[in-house]
Amino acid sequence: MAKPSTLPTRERLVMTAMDLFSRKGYESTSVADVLQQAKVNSGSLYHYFPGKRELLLAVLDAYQGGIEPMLLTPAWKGVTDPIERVFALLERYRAGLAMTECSYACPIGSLALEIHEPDPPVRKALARNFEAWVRAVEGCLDAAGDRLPRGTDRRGLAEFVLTTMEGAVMQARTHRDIACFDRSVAQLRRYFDLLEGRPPRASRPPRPTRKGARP
Amino acid sequence: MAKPSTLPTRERLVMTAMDLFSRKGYESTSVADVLQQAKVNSGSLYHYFPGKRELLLAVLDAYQGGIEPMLLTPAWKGVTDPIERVFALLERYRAGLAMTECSYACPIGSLALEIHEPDPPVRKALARNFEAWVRAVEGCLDAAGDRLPRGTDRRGLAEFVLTTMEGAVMQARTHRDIACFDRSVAQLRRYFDLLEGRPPRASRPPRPTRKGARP
DNA sequence: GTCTATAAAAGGATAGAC
DNA sequence: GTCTATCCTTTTATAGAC
Repeated sequence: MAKPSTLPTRERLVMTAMDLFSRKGYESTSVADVLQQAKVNSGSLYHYFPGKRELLLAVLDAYQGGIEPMLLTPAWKGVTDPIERVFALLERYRAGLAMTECSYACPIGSLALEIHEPDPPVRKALARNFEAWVRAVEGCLDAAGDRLPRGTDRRGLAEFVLTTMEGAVMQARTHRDIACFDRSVAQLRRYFDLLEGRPPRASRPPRPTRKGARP
Repeated sequence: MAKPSTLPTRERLVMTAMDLFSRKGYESTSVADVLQQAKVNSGSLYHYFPGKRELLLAVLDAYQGGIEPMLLTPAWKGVTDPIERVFALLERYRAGLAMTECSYACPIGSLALEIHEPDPPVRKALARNFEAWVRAVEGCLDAAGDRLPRGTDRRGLAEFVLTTMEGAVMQARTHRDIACFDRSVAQLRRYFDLLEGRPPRASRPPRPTRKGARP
């Protein structure tokens, strides 16, 4: 996530906007904020982009392009089991929460709920991001072969993994409690175990963790 | 959701803000928007609230107070089976999507991701909303008694229902396709069925529905 | 409690020299 | 492609009469 000032202007703008949109939200980030942090002048930004909205589109494209190299590749390093890969992916989001005292949110999910204008190009760019993510998970499920019951709706199950990630991040962020994230992921795990016909794991309910729990 | 102009000023402001914040988002709604739609003058709003943020707090309190009478009571009318009640609740959100061509979003979830300032009072008001919702579902799970396996983490499972709702609404909204919502809910249903030890339902994957499918 | 008018700042975007 | 200066609109909030 380093964004050395040595990057070409346009990319510096996009990187900076990614950072600010994800930390402050789209509406709450002013063009001036982006300009200042990217150390770029107004004229340059408007040379590359007609306006803030098109900068957003570039940001969404950048996220999509980053899924493989920035998310999947590191998440799956050393993980070969296809179902473990699903949970390794979720683990990356957990790390995002852990590193930020649970103020992290999935940037795509946040934008998906923040953007209220119809604006089909923006909406479609968001949808493409979700779709790429879901397809990656679907690939894992396909690779899991007959470990999942015959006739399993793999696409639906892959979407459900995204659903779980988004909902779990949302609650963990809202409660500022990573145990929320863990509990939802544990439920998803149980679901997978049941689908695979595995016996229950640790049967004890993850105890009602309170924020700074004792060490 | 009728908000007759006959309501007292303060409540008219809160109702109007609920509507606008949910349809346009918090940042994208200006105080002037609220004033205009509520037919209230600037001086009156600032008589009741120090500022927009406190109006938001009032809105969040109103949502919380509305959970029982506006959400649970209608959702559970004529539904007695505790687990069916869980899905009847989800059905209400589906209706929200269906009525709005999938532009609906859970107002609490949207605010939870849109608000990026730390602002603990706002965060806590959001958390209370989630908590009340989760507790209602947890009540259903408790009522389901031994239909769920011994040792089931009912709190975690109730949170997982919220996770599913939020994630499913987010995707349906983004793709403008209610089938997304249905697929995630179908996965949750399958999870419950497995927990209850029921045989699989309709084993056919809900086919990859495309928006306006043929009639 | 409500009204009108207005302040004061921040917002997105543009102009035109270099 | 980049720079500075600036325009115009919207925004939140206040003042003070009624």
